Amino acid sequence: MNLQESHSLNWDDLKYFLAVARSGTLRGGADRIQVNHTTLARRLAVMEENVGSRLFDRSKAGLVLTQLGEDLMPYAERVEEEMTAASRIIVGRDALPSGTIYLTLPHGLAMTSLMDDLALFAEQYPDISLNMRFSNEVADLTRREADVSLRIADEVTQDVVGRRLVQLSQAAYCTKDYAQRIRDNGGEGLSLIGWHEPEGDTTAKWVQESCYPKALLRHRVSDIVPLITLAASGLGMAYLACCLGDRHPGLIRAPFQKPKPYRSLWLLLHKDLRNTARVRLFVDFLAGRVQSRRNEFWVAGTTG
Amino acid sequence: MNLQESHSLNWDDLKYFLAVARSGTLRGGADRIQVNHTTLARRLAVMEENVGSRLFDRSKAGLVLTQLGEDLMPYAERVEEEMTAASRIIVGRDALPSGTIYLTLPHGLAMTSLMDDLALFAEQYPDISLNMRFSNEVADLTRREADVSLRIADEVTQDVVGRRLVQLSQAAYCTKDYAQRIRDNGGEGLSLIGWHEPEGDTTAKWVQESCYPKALLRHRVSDIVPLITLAASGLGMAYLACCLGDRHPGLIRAPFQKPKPYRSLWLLLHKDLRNTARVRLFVDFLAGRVQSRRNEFWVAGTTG
DNA sequence: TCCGGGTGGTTCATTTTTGAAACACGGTGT
DNA sequence: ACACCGTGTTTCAAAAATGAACCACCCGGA
Repeated sequence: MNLQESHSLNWDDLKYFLAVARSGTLRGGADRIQVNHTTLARRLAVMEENVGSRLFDRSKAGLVLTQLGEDLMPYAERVEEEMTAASRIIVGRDALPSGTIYLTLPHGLAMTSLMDDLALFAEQYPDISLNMRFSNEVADLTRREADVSLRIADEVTQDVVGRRLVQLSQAAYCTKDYAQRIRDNGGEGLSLIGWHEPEGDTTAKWVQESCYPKALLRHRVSDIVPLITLAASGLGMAYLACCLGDRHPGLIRAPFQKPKPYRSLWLLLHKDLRNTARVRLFVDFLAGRVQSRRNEFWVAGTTG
Repeated sequence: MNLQESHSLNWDDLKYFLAVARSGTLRGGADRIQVNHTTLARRLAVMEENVGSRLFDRSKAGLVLTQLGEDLMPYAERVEEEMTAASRIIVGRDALPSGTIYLTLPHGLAMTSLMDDLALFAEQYPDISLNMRFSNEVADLTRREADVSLRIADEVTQDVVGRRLVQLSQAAYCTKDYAQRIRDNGGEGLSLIGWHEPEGDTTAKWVQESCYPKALLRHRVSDIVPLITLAASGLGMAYLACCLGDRHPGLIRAPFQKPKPYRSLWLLLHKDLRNTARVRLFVDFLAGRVQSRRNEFWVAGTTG
């Protein structure tokens, strides 16, 4: 099979050919496939040029298929049948809904109740698979690295459809034992586990603005998981989103504080996929679940 | 069958889909179908957008078909098969060569030896039909009123491929009897049959410049056929292209003259069809025949 | 005869598509 | 470590395609 032979034609021009063949006029054909009649005339002319022969005789009665036009008609019709069948595959796959949703989310969310939501979704919609990737790197939706991305951020700047599900609260968490050492003295003698601050700094702006301005920034980690586990080991206090800290069985909120506003939970998807049934279903499902439990994310008493 | 369903996709995008599926990379696919790789990437992206789902997973190993991509593959392949088969019809029809050539030519040429040429062509190429329309109106090749047009003109201005076959000579013709009256006196007492000159004018610029400046422009016709038949009836002298006058059994060249340069015989075709085998064959055939008999059109003794 | 509707065609501004050049990245070989 | 190659992506200018407005023509009905 020589690709060049079949590729000399624009396959899409068959739509125009069929439309004219069935209607007998340029305007009728244009209405049929909802393009401008000029476009139809031009596309047909280009097709006739590529074929090197006329496909229609122009007469007062309209456009009548030439012998070649008639010879090509069954091929065009069969192409149309294949495309229609293919479209059924596409629509059917979309409408059930079924298929795979590629989801990316940061590590921290793996320890939130959102996981329960994902499991429930998968249970309710067994024809939809969730392909989940946990990564703190921002997934590039425009590169189609994922269909849906959950992110914790102040705001989003990427060319995506963003939906802020809820704003989060954060608080300092420690073990029950560590909490016995805490007095209402601004954090005197306490240790904080930090997050990327320059090594050597014993405080930071956010520490000064916290309920424990005297606490020392004595440790640093680069991931949420060790931040939680080290705090649960008694190393010090860790500032965590409440939806994380409140769920950990070995941590309590440190005394003498009020929760503070933190970033928001965003659900992002590429605009190309927003009309896909399964994606839409997933988005609505998750948003509803988060909304019904919003006080788990933005807790009572949170003040600026 | 709902046309909208099959029409939501650009059928031509299947070429791009198939190319990537078979090569596994964007650049490989682009080389395969000879488009720029950026074009391929974009067309694929558009197709994925229209489908509403990814057709390829992007990995280090390249682009791998998703399940949907695999599901669509056989449909795409069958469309390709149909298009290949259709192309064989087109190429085969072109290459034989066969089909119809739509030819338009002025009335006067119906009485030239060119008719013998057309008959010979049709005899030698029985698979090619000649659809001939005689008309003095200029056929609009850009409107595809004809594939090929023969014209007698000084030059052509239409956006067509023009090929001048030969320049013509013209001379005054009359009956043998009428010739008995002719003296070498500049046409004194002779009648000329004219062609569209204003009624009432007894002479014209071309008469003054002819070999019979004293002849009177006494009659007018609006077509070549009556011009010839009236001259052959003895009404007077008629200026005709030599390829016409010399062939008429009832006419001779009037005495005391030299043939003069006349217009040229042009063969015109729309540039879109110049590579069509049968048109090319016809053009070359006719040009060759005319060339081999060129002294029938530009006769000996023709002077400016 | 005139008018309205439907036809195909022309022109022009706008939008879309394409190709080329440049870039970034990862893998391989020296 | 560096250079090279093949990959996909970005940017921009040029080319192509599209749609809208308008026109000319033909036909049928009043």
